[in-house]
Amino acid sequence: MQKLNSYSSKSIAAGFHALSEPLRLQILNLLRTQELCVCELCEKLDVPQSKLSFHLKTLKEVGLVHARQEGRWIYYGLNLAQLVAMEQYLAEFRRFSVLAPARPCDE
Amino acid sequence: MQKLNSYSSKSIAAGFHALSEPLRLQILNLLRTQELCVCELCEKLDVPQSKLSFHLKTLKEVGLVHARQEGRWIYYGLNLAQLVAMEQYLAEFRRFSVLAPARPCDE
DNA sequence: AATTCTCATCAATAAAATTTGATGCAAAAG
DNA sequence: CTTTTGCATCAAATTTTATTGATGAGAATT
Repeated sequence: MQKLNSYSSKSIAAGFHALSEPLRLQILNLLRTQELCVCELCEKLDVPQSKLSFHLKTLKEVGLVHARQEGRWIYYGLNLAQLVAMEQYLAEFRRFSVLAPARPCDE
Repeated sequence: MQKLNSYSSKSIAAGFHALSEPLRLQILNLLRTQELCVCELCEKLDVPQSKLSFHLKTLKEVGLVHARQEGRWIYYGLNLAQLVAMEQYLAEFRRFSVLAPARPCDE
């Protein structure tokens, strides 16, 4: 972990941003067991469709979900690989952390 | 993982939100090896002090860092426990995920 | 007690994200 | 080919976050 920012810290930050909304976490939660189409998510979450589309878009942009069209439905599903990548980022983050006592900063 | 929202999804989301800014990730990165006071962070990151205080505050509010006063300096340090908690959240998230094929949603 | 240093906080502004309702488009059904 | 369905996208309004420079408070130094 020489360089924690090998993924630009921007794209990592974007990933965490996608995880920073309760509704988006709920969406991911619902997708854990199976793919769902937008209309199903709408029902289960009881939110307007355009709102859902907005949040699905931000999840898709950072690769946390993927979309697959089938007939006139679009099924969304988790992208576990990306979820794991973010988990790994946090894991690496702490892996080489040392809780060194502070040196007085004026020396 | 019966209930992924046992921590209110709001506070989890707040944690991820704190991780969603490049500058805040840089701060955490610098704190990995040792505690640092604000003036040191200012120098290393080359940002105005009030800006830094703002971001340190958001990191502190979600428990990712702690602050410790010593004389007139305030040393900030990583809170590994919180970092681990967020990592665990992601780990749990995927642990019971099943990539089931979608059922047609109109049946 | 006056000055300096380190840092937090505030107010004003700017920028970014979210919500809402309307509109449009493509696939399927009639 | 017209209508319906499922969804994305857009524009406008709102809300949330971030930036900036100024001010203030506490600790140390003089």
